[in-house]
Formats: sequence, C-alpha cells, structure tokens
Amino acid sequence: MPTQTAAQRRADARAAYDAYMAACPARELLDRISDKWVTLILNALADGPRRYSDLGRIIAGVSQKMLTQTLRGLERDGMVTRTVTPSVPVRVDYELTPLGVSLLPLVRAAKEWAETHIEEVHTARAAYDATGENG
Amino acid sequence: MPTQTAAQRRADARAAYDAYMAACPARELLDRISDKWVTLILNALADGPRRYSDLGRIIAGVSQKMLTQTLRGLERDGMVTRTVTPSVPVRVDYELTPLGVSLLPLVRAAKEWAETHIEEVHTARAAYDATGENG
DNA sequence: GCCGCTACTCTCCATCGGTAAGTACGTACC
DNA sequence: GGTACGTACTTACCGATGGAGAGTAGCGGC
Repeated sequence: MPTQTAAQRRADARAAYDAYMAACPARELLDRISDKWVTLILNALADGPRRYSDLGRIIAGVSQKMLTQTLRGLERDGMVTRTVTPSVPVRVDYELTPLGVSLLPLVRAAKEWAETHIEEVHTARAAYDATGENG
Repeated sequence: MPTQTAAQRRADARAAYDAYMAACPARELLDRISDKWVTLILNALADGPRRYSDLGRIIAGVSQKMLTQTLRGLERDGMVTRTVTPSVPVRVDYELTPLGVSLLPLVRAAKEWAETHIEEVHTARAAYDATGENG
C-alpha cells in the first residue's frame, strides 16, 4: 500500500467500484433509458402502435440501422412488442407493453422539462460562450 | 416528382423534418439530458457541491475526459457552476444551479423507475434470449 | 419480367468515448 | 535544489458506436 500514487489509488477505486456498479440496478437501466433514440421511440409509440416506416418518419433523424437496433433492444427488454402481419408487403407494428407504458410519464416529464427550460439553457449558453470567447 | 423511389421520398422526408427538428426544443434538450453521464453527474451533485475528484470517485466508471467534458457541457448549459478555490492544490467545486436542481426530480424518477422495474426487464431479456436462441 | 413496395441488413466512414500518459502549478521532504 | 506528490485537467491513440446510403427478400402490378 505505500508508494501509491494518486493514479494508482484512482485505478483501485475504479476496480473496487466495478463490483458495486455491477450490483447497482439503477446504473444498468439508467444507461439503457438514457438513450436518445429510446426516449424518442417511446414517445413516438405513446399514442398507440406504429409501423416501422412510420417510426422512421416520425422520429426523423434516426437511421434505419439505429431504428431497428433500438427497437430490438426495447423488444428484448420487454418494453415493446413486435407484430408481423404477413400481408402483401410485410407489415410490422411496434407497440408499447405495460412496462413500456410505465416509462411514458418519465419521457413526457423529460419532454416538458425540455420545453419549459430551453430558453434558460439558450441564455446560459450564450452567456457562457460570450465570456469564454476571449479568456 | 415522378419516378421517385421510396429511398428518395425518405430522403425528402428527412430533409423536410430537419427544419421541423431544428425548431423542436424538446429534441434538442432531450439529446442533451438523455446522456448517461449527465444523469449520473446530476445525481451525484444532488446532495450538494462536490469536488472534481469526488465526482470521479462517486460516479466510478467515468473517465476524467468524460467527466471534464460533461461538466463543461453542463456548465455551458447553466446547470452547474464551477468554482475554483486557489488554495494550495487548486480546488474546484461543482454545484447545481436552480436549473440543474429542476432536473433532479426527473433524475430521481428515472432512478426509481429503474430500481422498480429492473426485475421485469431481466425476466423479459431472459425470455427473449431463450426464444430467439434457436429460431 | 422488371419495378417498386416494406422492413430490414450490410458496408464504409466519421465521430465518440475509454485508457493512459502528460501538463501546470505549488508544496513538502530530503 | 530537486524530486516526488497532490489536484484538475489535456492530449494522443485506438477501438467501439452511430450515420449515410446501397443492397436484399418476397411478392403484386403493369
């Protein structure tokens, strides 16, 4: 233990916390739901089931890759269901499960917070950029 | 306009929504607060001001790079204040602003949701992995 | 029989995030 | 006086992640 640098202690702390972190459920799901596309998809599915292409249009900015990928993740986590209708062109609908629905208040709250405080943030940014520009 | 493929229409839709997206405040901030480290830092600062190194220890898993980077972003957005105390080794404290505090309920709600529903997610994952394994 | 539809999948590339080492400034110890 | 240590970063490198866009499968319409 002697002759230990700050860096070493930091590494130790990290290793020690790794175990703690693995046991922390909040951390695990936080990483998951703190995802840009998850939030957006959940919100898009709030009003009811949507088709794959609809989601692509509504979310607008998501790549097909990420849309598929995120939907698969949400399906795996039991937040959406995937229903394939084998019609002429295949049709796939995604719908929130109760678990997914239980996340909606959070998503809505986030949306509301964003809408309420965006001006403050813009002001803060302008101020920060102005002071930092030549200092 | 004729002879337009689905891909082209998709590109059009994307371009059209770009304008809409830029005007959508929720989207802009959602991307911001839907960040793993933002959530974690906000939570770590919930009980009061913290030093840089404390944050690194508490959050445990964050790299110094991301810690600094995320803190700068939050400072720019007016959610935390950065206070330098020019003592023997420099000391820097970060503290939530009222704006940052206003995000706390959201963060806490997310944490609670995660803790409440983690089992459901684990079950869903196990079920998904089991069915998908050989099909 | 080729085109186009939907719902993807694949490839390529840029950006992001992690690791680890380095920096600046100052004190303390030998 | 020089080297080691402390804090709070910054920098270099590198692998993983995400975006753009083209390709794929199965089928109906013309």
